[in-house]
Amino acid sequence: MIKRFRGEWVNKVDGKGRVSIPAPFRRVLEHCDPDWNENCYASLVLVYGRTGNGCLEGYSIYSIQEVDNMISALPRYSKNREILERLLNSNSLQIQVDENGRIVLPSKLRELINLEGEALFAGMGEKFQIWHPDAYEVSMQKIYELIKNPKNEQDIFDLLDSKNIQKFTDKADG
Amino acid sequence: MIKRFRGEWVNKVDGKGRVSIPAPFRRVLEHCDPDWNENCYASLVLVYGRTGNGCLEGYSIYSIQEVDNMISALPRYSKNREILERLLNSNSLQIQVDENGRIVLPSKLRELINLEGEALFAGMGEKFQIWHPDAYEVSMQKIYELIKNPKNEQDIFDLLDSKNIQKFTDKADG
DNA sequence: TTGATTTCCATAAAATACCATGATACCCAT
DNA sequence: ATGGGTATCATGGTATTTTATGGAAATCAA
Repeated sequence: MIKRFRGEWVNKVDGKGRVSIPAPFRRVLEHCDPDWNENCYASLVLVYGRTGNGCLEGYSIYSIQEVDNMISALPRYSKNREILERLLNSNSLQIQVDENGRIVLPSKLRELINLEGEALFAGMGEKFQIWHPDAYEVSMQKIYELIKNPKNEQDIFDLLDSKNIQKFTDKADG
Repeated sequence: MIKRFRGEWVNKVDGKGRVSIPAPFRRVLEHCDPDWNENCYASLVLVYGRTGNGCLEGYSIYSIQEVDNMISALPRYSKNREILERLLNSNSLQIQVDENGRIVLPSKLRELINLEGEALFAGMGEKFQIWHPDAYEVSMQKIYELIKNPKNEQDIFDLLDSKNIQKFTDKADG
């Protein structure tokens, strides 16, 4: 049972915007879609409200529900809630994988991240990202550059030590 | 009941990248995979995001879930969480042992650690590592060299004295 | 009609499942 | 302690399925 998006995959984007979802990602989407069964195809939600990063984000139905629930927990008419609704609800669409395992990326979304010819899919645990391959490479190099410094690497992986979680949370907030 | 990966093993890697998981490691993987039973084969997660070390890392499902849960506990859209997701989710693959006890190492992963012909498996307790045999030899020699100095050896094994654990943790942070 | 979108079909390549074998380790009765 | 039988292991080869991807037909909108 596969529950997290893992790995990096490059697939072709054709003139109509069709692109294959990597097969391992489809397994996650199927498993995390409460309405899925062997007779139909999995659904997912594409969020384009965070393209400041340079990428689109794909969520399983289960995963986007967790995000939606966190939004719903905010005061109903608060300014901040409406901003989050714009970025994560307005700027998103729910789509279904087709019989060949593909989706169609509307040209508007492709243009947002300068996608043409090829798309890189990066598993991010509870979601995945879609990048122009070159842009992804740049963002990955930044991370490798950062952790080349042993002190930084130690700090990052310290986050996975339960003794340090409180300390980190304080730091991130401060 | 075997819970920790132990020992060193060298197995052949064929042209397709197929390599046998050492049988004792399979017992650990089976025992630590919540979905495993006699009718199926164990799964594992290969992480290649820490290949600065020169090796791949194999985790049991139970063991990787501990890591994943700590990642998921971090603030959802925080910079640090996304870095960890890149290194441990994007740069990883979930795979299943086949009926002969083998896995396929994709060529991309083999190239990352210059694997060809033979792979060395080193048990590391809660995970195991896959090395080019020569590179492993070098890394092992460095350790032997370090502890040849009795002071270093003493410092290292002092870590296993519970009275010293706090002291060490402080040092690592400072 | 025309342009755009969606469904359906076809195919090559890649990934996976299946089968076979020699070698080694293990068990058990004598 | 010995030896024969059995199961397991590592490994090679082959067959089958899945995947990614291109193109054509069908549906829809204006």
